[in-house]
Amino acid sequence: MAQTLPLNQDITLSVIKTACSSCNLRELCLPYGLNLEELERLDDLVSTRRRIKRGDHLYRAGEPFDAIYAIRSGFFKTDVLLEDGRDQVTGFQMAGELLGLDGICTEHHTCNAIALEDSEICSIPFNRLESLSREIHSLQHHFHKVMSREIVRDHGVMMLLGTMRAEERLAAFLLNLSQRFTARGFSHAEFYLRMTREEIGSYLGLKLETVSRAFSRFQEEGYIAVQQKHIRILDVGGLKALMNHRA
Amino acid sequence: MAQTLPLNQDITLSVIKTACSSCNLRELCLPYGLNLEELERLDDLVSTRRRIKRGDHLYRAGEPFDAIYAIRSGFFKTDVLLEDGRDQVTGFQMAGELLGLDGICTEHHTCNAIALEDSEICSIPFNRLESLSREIHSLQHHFHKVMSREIVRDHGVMMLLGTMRAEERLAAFLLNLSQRFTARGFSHAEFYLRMTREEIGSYLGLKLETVSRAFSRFQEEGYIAVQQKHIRILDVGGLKALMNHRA
DNA sequence: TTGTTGGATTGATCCAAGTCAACCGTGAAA
DNA sequence: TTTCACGGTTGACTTGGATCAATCCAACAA
Repeated sequence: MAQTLPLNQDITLSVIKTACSSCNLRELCLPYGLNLEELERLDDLVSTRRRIKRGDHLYRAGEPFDAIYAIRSGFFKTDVLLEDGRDQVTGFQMAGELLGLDGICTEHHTCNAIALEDSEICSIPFNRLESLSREIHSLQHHFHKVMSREIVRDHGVMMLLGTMRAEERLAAFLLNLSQRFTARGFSHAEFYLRMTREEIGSYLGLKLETVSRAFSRFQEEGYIAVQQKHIRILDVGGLKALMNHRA
Repeated sequence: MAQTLPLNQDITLSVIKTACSSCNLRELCLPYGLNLEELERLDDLVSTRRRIKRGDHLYRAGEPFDAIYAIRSGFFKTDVLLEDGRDQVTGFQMAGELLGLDGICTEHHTCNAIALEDSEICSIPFNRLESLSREIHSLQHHFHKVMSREIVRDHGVMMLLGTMRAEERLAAFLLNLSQRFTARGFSHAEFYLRMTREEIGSYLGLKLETVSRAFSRFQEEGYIAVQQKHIRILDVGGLKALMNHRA
């Protein structure tokens, strides 16, 4: 079975026979807005599906780029590494989101993508995506929107890193996760974090101790209940208020 | 003349008759990699050119999006605004760079683009760009690269904001400007900053006083010579070293 | 020539977050 | 069952950059 094969670079011919046309993520993912016939053409293209085990790399910085990846299930982080050893998590990605867009410009991946839980991805050869999107207007347009959305998301993170204080950053982070879980039909108020305090800190430009203290503060204030990675949001309004007041 | 007309939203029929095919920025800008015939088709599309005076908006957050803009000459900043009044500069753009990519995903601009000096831009209607790039493969591919490059750039800024200390950020900023001026045929060692200390600070997640102090430090160390907005880089190596050492 | 104004510099002080360190809890391995 | 390891929490202390404030400087208008 796919899970037991040596992983990472090996293209494990997958037993998952899901197609875009029957995928329940199609409204979130690349197929958004396509009609049935177009969906089937996209299915042809997205032939390879692969399992990535928790902790394994989907790709590494520097590897040649030739496909983008849609997350079918699971949870990923991406990070960039500086020469001097410093690194930073640039994002957390969940089902229906795309990975690998950063590789287009240099034809090499510029970050690492690592599974934070056992995951399944759909591999989309980029040159074939380009040729199909020359034929299917709505696919082309949606792909542009997805890239643009990534740019806007990054601007949001820049804002967060540049102007917010520690507790605001964490509040923004939790609200963002909550909202994305909601969009996937999960509870908006209760979820498991897939990442460590250190990874959250890296993403938010904070040290893990600061993240931990902020969680404790939120709990004291009654905004959330934390038990390790299990989070329950008790007072969305409280978290939001925390972000908007220029304290 | 175009300069004296009321600005901003008015589409000032331009006297600039430059076409992509004769533009000396074509190797940096969208036309990169196109052959002559393709260039001419792009010319048709990029019909409107406009002057934007220093301090004026090219577009504002919230306005409907229908075109992207290539900077023909001049210098811009983009910034995003939070409800509570905080804002952050998300980038500085110079000749040959594109503005407006953030607007694709929502069909509304998500940031403000403001000229930092009198500038000229080429307006590229987005739906026509999409249809032309369905016909011209290399245009399509290059456009994807440009969007991807923007994502990678943003990751770099996230890195900077998340892991670097004040002086490292400023060093990185100066080196980046220097490198972009070089790519445009200007001196890598001597240039005028178009933005204030406050705008630099906003971009780098620092207060203007901190930026100013860092400039003074760099001068004391002999890395640069600063006089107001005029910068001379005296020791590139020194600046680079400053960035790489986990001090 | 003299204000005036906006940006830049510099100094003194403060505080949010980093650092260092001890300790706890949970789950896996022995 | 104990041990170990890793992630998380908490406390004490330090510090880099923010804040507050004075002053400087260049460009421009009166």
